[in-house]
Amino acid sequence: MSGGTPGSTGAELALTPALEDYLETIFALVRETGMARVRDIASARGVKAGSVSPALARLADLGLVRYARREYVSLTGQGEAEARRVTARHTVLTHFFQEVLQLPVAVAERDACAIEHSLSDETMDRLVRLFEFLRSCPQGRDSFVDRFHACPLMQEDVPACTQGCRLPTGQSAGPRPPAEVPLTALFSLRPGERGRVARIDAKGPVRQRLLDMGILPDALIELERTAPLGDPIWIRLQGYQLSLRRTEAEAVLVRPVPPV
Amino acid sequence: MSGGTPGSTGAELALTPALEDYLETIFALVRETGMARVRDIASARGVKAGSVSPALARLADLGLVRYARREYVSLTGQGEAEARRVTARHTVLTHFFQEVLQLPVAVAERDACAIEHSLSDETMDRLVRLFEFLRSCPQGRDSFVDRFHACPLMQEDVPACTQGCRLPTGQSAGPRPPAEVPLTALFSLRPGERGRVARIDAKGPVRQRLLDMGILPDALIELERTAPLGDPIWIRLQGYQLSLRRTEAEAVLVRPVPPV
DNA sequence: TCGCTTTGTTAGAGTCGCCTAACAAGGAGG
DNA sequence: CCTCCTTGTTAGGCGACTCTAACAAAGCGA
Repeated sequence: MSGGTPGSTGAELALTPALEDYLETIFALVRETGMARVRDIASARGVKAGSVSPALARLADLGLVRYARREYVSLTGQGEAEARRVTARHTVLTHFFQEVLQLPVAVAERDACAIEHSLSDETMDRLVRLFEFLRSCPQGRDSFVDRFHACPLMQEDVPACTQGCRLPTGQSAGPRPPAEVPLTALFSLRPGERGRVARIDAKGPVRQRLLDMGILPDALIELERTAPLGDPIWIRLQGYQLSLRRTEAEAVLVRPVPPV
Repeated sequence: MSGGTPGSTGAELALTPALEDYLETIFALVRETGMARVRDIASARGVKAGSVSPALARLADLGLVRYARREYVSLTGQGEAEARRVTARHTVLTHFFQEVLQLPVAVAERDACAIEHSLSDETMDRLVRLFEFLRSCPQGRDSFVDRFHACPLMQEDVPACTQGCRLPTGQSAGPRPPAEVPLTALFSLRPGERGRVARIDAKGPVRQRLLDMGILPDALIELERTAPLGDPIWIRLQGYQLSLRRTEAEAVLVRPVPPV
């Protein structure tokens, strides 16, 4: 195996997501229990046994598994390499979701499974670089991940990170003055004025609704007009008009942008 | 529209990825060119016109588009909301790929399209928080993104970030001594010794191959044995045995782990 | 008015992945 | 030996998505 075509990343092999999942499952089963039977593969993947057989036949055709009918399944050298590749992607994504984004294991696993087959090599590579950075740079780990996690933005309930994150770590009053355009509520713009979204001070459904509407950091919003009592306000976003309730609009903090 | 069931994130609507793509495409077409015709939708999505008609019929059934045969297509209120939701996800992902991971536009777009339909709301929310952090915290932006990008790890050719990233920014000799286990080459472990992967000092195909094999940051590796001349070396990773060529093994830097 | 071009629709077929249900192959026990 | 149970295979279907190719509806020019 160590003598095969050097530099091949196995990219010429076009596996469907489902087949990659089967490989990954077999790899994990063999590692954990020593063997992979049709039954175990089916229950691990949450499908019926009847779906597994034809998939194994296809993998055998591709030379990735050894598949003697009615016997345990095992990976060929090429199959193991492919399985390792997929597993590596899964691992990277799971770690990113859990350690950087602080998502619960279940969500991290689910999302990793959902996207591990479709990301490009470049993207995976950059994600790995991010880890190398976070894990190997003493300043890195302590300055970014920890700071991000300590930032009020990550504590669901606390909406007060306007001037930068104060940290237990020293150097809080560094040589760098904030010197930024102050944040104002979207709500307090005048009709015709514009601003870029800087933060969304809401949680749960309201936050989700705002995000779903496309109110994302750095989005350019123009306030069109407000109703007499200021309750529904109309904004323009990406060329489209949108109406917001006051409670929603209050949660949106923007940096005013000078008119054209 | 602003009076409808409050707090609904539209989650009960089960759209297939393809249908979401159609919505997104229509939304963009209407925004950019003022109208959406079957032909334009087809070419924007890279499919034939014959595939578009039935999809539009299904979207019309769901009440998401107005679809008078042989006329321009337009989104209903609900359809526009849904389109905005999908577009928002696309935007967040594209920005993350471009601005944090520094991927070229084409790759960022491709990957965003590929995964925008499958990530959970929680994950998207955390990604947005990451942006809020990076954009709103003066220390944040300057300390993390810039430092990450300036880090030699991000410059393909420079493999020399062993002791932390030196930066043009001040505070390089901070109050925090590295005080870490020094990095050693995987190669210089003795048989039976173990280490955790800290960095991979390779680029291009070699790097990709190592990543594909599951040699990722933080992975636990045990060196099993080396060939007489030290050229192929055998390691154990995740319970599996693996053989590496010397040139590959030299690129892997680990932090030795005390034996059990 | 006739025909041509552009545009959109419909029908038929193919792929992929899953399901259910019927069937086959062994092992264990009476 | 026969039966029951577990396990795996095969066949037939279904839903989602796509394609091609034939067909229909307009607009446009001569």
